[in-house]
Amino acid sequence: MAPALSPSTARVLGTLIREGPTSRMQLARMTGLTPGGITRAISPLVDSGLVRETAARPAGGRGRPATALEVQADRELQVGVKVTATGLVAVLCDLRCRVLAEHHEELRGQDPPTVLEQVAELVRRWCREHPRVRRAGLSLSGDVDPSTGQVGYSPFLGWRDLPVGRLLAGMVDVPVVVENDVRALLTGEHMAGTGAGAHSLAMVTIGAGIGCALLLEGRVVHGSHGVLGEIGHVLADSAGPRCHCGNVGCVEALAGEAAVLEQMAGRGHPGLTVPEVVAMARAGSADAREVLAGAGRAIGIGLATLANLFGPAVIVLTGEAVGGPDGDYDVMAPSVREEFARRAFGSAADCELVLRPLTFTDWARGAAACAVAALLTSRAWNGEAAG
Amino acid sequence: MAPALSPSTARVLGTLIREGPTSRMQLARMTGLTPGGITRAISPLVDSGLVRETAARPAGGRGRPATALEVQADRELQVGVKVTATGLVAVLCDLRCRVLAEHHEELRGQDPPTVLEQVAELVRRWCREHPRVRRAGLSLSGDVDPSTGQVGYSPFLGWRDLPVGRLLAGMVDVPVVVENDVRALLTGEHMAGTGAGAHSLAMVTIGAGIGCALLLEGRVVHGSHGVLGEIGHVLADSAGPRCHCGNVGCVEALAGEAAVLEQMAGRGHPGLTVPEVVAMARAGSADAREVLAGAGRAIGIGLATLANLFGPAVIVLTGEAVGGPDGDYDVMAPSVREEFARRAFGSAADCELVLRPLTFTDWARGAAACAVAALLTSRAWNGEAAG
DNA sequence: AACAATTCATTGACACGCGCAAAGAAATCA
DNA sequence: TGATTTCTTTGCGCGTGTCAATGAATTGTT
Repeated sequence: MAPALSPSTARVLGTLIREGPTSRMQLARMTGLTPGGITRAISPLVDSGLVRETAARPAGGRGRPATALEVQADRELQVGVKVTATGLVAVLCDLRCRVLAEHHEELRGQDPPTVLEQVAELVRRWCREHPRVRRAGLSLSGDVDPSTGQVGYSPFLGWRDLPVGRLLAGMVDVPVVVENDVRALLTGEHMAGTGAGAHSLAMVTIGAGIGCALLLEGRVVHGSHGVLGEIGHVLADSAGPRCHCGNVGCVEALAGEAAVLEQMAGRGHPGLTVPEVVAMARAGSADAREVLAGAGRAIGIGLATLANLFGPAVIVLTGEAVGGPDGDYDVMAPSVREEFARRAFGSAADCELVLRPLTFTDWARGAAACAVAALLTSRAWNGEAAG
Repeated sequence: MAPALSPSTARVLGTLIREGPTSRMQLARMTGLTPGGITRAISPLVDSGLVRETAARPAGGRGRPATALEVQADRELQVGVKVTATGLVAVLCDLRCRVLAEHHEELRGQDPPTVLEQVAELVRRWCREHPRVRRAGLSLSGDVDPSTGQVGYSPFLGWRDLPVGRLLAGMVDVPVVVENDVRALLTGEHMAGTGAGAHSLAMVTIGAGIGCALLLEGRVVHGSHGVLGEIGHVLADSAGPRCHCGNVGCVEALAGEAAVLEQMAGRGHPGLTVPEVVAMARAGSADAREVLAGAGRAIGIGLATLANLFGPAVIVLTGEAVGGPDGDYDVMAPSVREEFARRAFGSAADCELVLRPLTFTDWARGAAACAVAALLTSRAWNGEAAG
């Protein structure tokens, strides 16, 4: 494949991707390299046309004005695919992780060959239609080792100990990375989103389960036992209901999808879905509001715990019921924020809390972002040498 | 100072310090370097006498037997000093962080000049008596930035925004590092202790406050806002007592020193100290046992939360009341372990829990370990260039 | 208008760190 | 004694990045 970027080149390119147009001197300051090093580092990128100079900005001060460098993001494209229990979401992204095209489809089956063939067809088709596709990323929930592409266990699909990366790499013509879905979402956020380039960042997703991924000191962290960020089983209420994990009062038992629907059923509203509950709350239903507020408080405790233990600069919370930034769907948000502020200790409360609705596109974009990240960290592509 | 170790040399030396006598081939496997690289990396160390070959072991298999390399740990010594609210604890350590000498003294005052002069005198004296002292480490509780030696805020001493590293470096003849006390303890543990070389490791200290430090993917992590590991304010009991932080049911409000003594007072045993409570429990006092068991359960919840969120390989728990490894002081230990096992989710329960009594020596040794760690990471020594 | 001052950018020389691969060394086994 | 195996060293070379000197483009000054 591409002749593996040198450390400096990767650092500079990563900075350009995250920060947008930047002058050489700024890059030198940001990356800690010398100006000469910058020129050297970008020279292969400029030669290949991946990076170009934009018009020199007039500059206010004295001296020679700086000329900005900009990634020609559309020169190399990525396909990102997120696999859920029932379907695929795929996006075509440029290097700066902007979405150029989007595609949803149902799974034809859940067994690995069927799913992987379906993914491969999609990747191959986009590779044909867009010759600039260079990499692909695949994300799915469960225990994934991105360095080997091995899937340990994926509960939704029922897969176990499967070399997904190697298999898929053999079916398409571009290198492939496989990642856990929440970590992929986090990677996307860190590459191009609210938390772009943040020193530390946490991502929490509320859905059927509660997911969490962490980035510390610029790196996405992986737990020793494959378990990490099990925020769903943090204690939120000692007198709370029993959780499927056997304990009492877990965040998930109070705020998970099942918990919310169960509480609604207990109040005489059986057979709903989460979006319906949210709609009811917006329409003024006291039951729906109370249930979602209770869930929000539990989540707030979980987030505060996360903030107290990690001190991230930003926590991004996503989920169907979470609500948008400006009140459009703000059903849970106030109670989340209130409880978070109450239980965050000291300067952990300075942690920025970003709430946003969950879109399938973002999940898939995260997978594409992992492909870009793998390019920048010269991590192993599946099946290939460690480049 | 010493001409800064190359990355490989530092890696190899670090491995030798942590693992003890090791052959070149083993080192190559452990560090990922080639055998040739190992020979090159250690050659300056062998030349300087810091590393020596030990007698070749007979070796069971065929082929040329491996000759082990060993750090001559007593060739370079470190002074480690821990400052508490009322006193200093200092140790003299060798490169493998073995304690050669120990010293306690009272503080003559709490103002920075007095304390730093007292620390400097101690360091200077040991430098005179032992010409091989090469580095010094200082640890104190509070918000410390080890990269600059700046102390943001130290509640026990009442210091605020003080360039402790630079000041102390100007008073002694060896380079100095300053660290937060719990992170220093963790560093010591990772350098030479139960968690030596662990991929991920957490340290929790129970005392007047509850402290916590984390090591992930081989690196001690620092929070964005200086706050990290505030495990003391994790929710342990929704119906619990009010904590000084304003919340209800924090671990610290149930298991902190003040909380334990208060509960004992409430049961008609006022004016005790923690060691006295432990002694009472060992002597069979039901009150003491129940109070300590309750504290243990709260701590167990805190540790389980930590394990769920981080998935560390090992958690080390220390404190006066915690108890030793084999029941000598096992008062809290059973309830800690029981509650931990209950609330640790999935494979987070595989996390090894090490309980051990707290010794002042270990604190100071941690400070010395930070000095060794700084040597290995070629981090900036205070006041000096980033070497 | 010419020149200084300032800031940005490039270039060549240099060093060093490390992988690669071949050779050398020290043991066991036949 | 020689073949085999395993550990260790050495010579070679490339890639990478710093350093310092030079060049380029602008603003400010006399």
